Amino acid sequence: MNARRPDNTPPHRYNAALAGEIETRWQRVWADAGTYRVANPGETLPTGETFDATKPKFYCLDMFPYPSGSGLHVGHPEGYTATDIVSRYKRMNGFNVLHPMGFDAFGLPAEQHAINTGEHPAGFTRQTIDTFRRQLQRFGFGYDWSREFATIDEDYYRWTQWIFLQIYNAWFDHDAGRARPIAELIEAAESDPDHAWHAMSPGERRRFVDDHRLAYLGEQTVNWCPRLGTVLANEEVIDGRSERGGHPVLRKPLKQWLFRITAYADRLLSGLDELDWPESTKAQQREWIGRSQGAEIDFELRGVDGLAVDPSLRVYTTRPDTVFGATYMVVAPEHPLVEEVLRSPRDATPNDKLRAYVEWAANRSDLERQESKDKTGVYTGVDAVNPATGERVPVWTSDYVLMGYGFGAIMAVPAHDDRDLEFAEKFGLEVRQVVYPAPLYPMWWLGTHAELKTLGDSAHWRNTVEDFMGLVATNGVAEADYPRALEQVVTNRRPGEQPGEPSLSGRGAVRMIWTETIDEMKIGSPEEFLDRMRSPERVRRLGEAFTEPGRAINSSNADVDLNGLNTQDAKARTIDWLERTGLGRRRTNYKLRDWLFSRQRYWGEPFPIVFDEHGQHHAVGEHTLPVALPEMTDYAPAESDDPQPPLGKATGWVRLTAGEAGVDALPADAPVTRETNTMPGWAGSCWYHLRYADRDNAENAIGPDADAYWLGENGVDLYIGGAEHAVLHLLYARFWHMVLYDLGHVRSSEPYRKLFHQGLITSFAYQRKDKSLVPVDQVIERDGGFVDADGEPVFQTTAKMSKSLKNVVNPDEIIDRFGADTFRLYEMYMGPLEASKPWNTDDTIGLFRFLQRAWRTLVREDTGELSLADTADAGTEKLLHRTIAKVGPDVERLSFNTAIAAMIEFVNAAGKTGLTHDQADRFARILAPFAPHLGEELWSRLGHDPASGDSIAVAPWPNFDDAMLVDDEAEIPVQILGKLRARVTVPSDADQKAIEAAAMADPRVQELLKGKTVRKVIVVPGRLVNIVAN
RNA sequence: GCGGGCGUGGCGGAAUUGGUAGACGCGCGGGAUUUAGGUUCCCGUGGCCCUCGUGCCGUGCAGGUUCAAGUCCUGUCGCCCGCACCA
Repeated sequence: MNARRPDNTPPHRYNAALAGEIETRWQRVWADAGTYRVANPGETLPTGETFDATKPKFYCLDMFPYPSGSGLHVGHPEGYTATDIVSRYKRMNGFNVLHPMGFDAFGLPAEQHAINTGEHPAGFTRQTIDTFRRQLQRFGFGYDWSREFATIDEDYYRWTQWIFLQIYNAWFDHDAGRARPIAELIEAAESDPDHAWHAMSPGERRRFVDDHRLAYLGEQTVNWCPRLGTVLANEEVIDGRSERGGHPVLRKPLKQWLFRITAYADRLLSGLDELDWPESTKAQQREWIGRSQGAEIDFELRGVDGLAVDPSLRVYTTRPDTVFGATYMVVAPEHPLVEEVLRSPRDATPNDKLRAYVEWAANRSDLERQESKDKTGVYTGVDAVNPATGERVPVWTSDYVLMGYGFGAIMAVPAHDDRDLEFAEKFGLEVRQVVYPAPLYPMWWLGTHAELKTLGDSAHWRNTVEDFMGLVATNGVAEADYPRALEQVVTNRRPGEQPGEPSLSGRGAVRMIWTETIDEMKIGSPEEFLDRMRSPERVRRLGEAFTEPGRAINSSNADVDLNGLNTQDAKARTIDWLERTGLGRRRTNYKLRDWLFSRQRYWGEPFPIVFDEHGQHHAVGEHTLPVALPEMTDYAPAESDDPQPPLGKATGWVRLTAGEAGVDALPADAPVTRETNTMPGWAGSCWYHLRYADRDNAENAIGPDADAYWLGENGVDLYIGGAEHAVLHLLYARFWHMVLYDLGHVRSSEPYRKLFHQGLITSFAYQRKDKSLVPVDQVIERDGGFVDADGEPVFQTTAKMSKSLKNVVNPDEIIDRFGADTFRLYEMYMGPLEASKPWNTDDTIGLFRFLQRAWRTLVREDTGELSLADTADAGTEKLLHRTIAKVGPDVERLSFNTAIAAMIEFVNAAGKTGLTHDQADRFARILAPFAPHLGEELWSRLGHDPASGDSIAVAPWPNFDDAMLVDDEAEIPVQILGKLRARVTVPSDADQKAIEAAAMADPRVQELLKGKTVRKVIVVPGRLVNIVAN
């Protein structure tokens, strides 16, 4: 009874079923034929193809995915399609293209799965990788899969460990500005007869060397949760408890591996200038590195007799010019001075309060500090002497000063720093202004000059002040000439004389100052004015702390005089004075900290490090790499007061002999224990761009030939991935790459020459008036608008895709409905690659229709036979040249949406005229990078055999003829006074005169010009004519 | 607060150097085809007007420069992203 309804769809229409058939068929052919394999220098591929050294190279890299259990997201193929299009385009343009893919596979989700199930994380991870690979392959990306690897492969992470050892065995030579092997440090010390090395004990020598290593063991305060047995990130700690489970979290100092990335701060900063990266990303990296210039200053301490502390307190400041305004000091609660004050029992010191504060601050997480920025703090009982004023100032402690930056101590200048002012006001500390706003400075200067008092009535001095200000502001009078300028305006305004119009005033800033400071302040007498101008308190009334550059005031002592200097000069003079007197010196500081590289986890790369019986660390012998992860059954962290990484439980793995570990410095039978921390998730992604170029090299991480060719001097040619990696991954990878460069392992000083971030793909979402979001399945369309389930109106907006909003799009589903080619085209057509844009499944149909139309133009839907025109339509031929001329450059600048729009236009036109074999052949080639399956299908139907090397993937990019881009005639718009009034058609090679004549001859133009005088005619050849007439 | 960026039809967006604003797609309207429709084809589609004219208005808002401004300048409003007590 299942009466099948007849279907009127032609049998050979390009629909989902046909697209699916085409796509799987060509994917198989490409895999079998090795279409996308590329040879390394000197290599011959199984196909017999040899490396062609005459071709230029193009290395096109995606940020490899972390294969999560939930599979591919629509965001993944966005960047991957972009690189795929560029790769295919470059290959067709004669480049050897390296376009690889792999998997970033160590990480917490797999470890959590192992803890929950007892299953080894490797098994779970391999499954997710297989799923990801299968999903990726459905898109027809032209990756060279023979180069695929995952960071968890032993053949890969042995080299990750090897690179760690290179870093461990290197030091940073600040004179040379680069890393060098640690052996050269020892050599240099030994060959220098004056070096302290010669007087050192073996232990001291060891410490000297270890203190220079680029990878070193150091102490860092971490969030330790004893109950969970793990270290937590700041984001995972809320109100001193773990986000999961609500267990107490302590801040605990812990010995961990650190990388001396700070040594590279300047190079990481200056290297950015040479890179073709998004400005925002460069800005983020600069901000993260946080270079600032200023001075360190020593403040002599008072009230520390009997304490084992330095006699002076060193601070860092970017505003040394404000030292005269330093009225108190603040040290971080973790500062050694505080520790020492607490240790020494001293009468008359309210130590209890200090101790309570320090303990409270110690257990306050960074997150809490961020939430509440209310200033807290206590007086330490110690004072210091301001070296500029000689005045005694109190030393406070507060957690708004961070131990990790500068010296963990500041001089507080409340008049010129918002935070210091807030603190000073809360605790009643003195505020002293030492910088005056530059535009107001002449008024302040005036205020200090008593001549004004001799002036008569208020109108008179007002005009005098205004004239003086005008003179200074408009004529740029130098400070040295202020007395003369004052004299000039005073002598022009004798008492009793009628005040006329102010001669030089009334403009710009001067007028503003006048109304704000005199009229609005309602100052009655010259005396009152002078008092106000002299009093820096006036400026504070205008705003808060004055933090901008200005002119120094109140800043002189017997040794140095800053008064009147602008901030820049005042800084320089202060530093000169500090250096002359030995009170301080110029200093550059960075926010960048050394990189904490240890994790108390199982599922990461083990360190190639063992400890001897004395707790000294040793590198394992390189020939013993990889240090493979041991098999375990229990991955759960132990509940304890001290961090015990899961690997600690693998006692058979942890304990071995020096001989087994390849440590030559110890007797072969000496017992050693392995480092049980593992490397963080970033490790594997720091150098994967190198391994793709030489995956199977068993001798090197990357061989010199592969490096010289694929990376060369400039590294990766195009790197596309998400902006969320703007700082960490991209900074860490640059650091590793720079070390490898310094040690001679790669030729490129930077890994990624050109970087691009694809925008986030969002989804439409619906929002109530109160901004709450409604899941899409609860939204009903009504009366041309939208309402939620209760009938409350909601408005369309965009939001990140999320399970709770039920607006997540599954790529597999879209491919099932339309095919991978449509999916690829849709994502590239949504808008600019870098823009964040909302997914709208309804829009995909447009791209599907485009492919359908392209298909129908060349293939008969009823018979499936090729359908070609015998002769080329002239207009279509011309349009084809234009389309080719548009698509190429658009691909180069990653403007895929406009390239696709051009191809749609072409197909819309070509559908009407048909295409010849030759035209179809060229069109298929420009389509292929975007829709490779349909491209290959058309290509094969046009007589090529992709299975035997004649794939469209390696076909040459078609040429276009410049002569075909211009029409014989051009339609030129004619404007009158900038408004479009007519169009005239002229030969496209018409000169200005001819175009003008044609425009003037147009009947409509003549009519509109009747009774008007033509003042000017602007002719932009080929563009427009604009007639100025009135 | 600091840094980066963005405001163009009902929606996504185009306009590479100041030179015809709205390419292209969706949606919508009309028509065709049809053994009913979804994923076919063709035409139309920024707003306004009892004036239908190659008429007026129009790129967040207000000014300015220019023969000419989405584009440049000044101010202002709104939104997004990143960082955030870094002295």
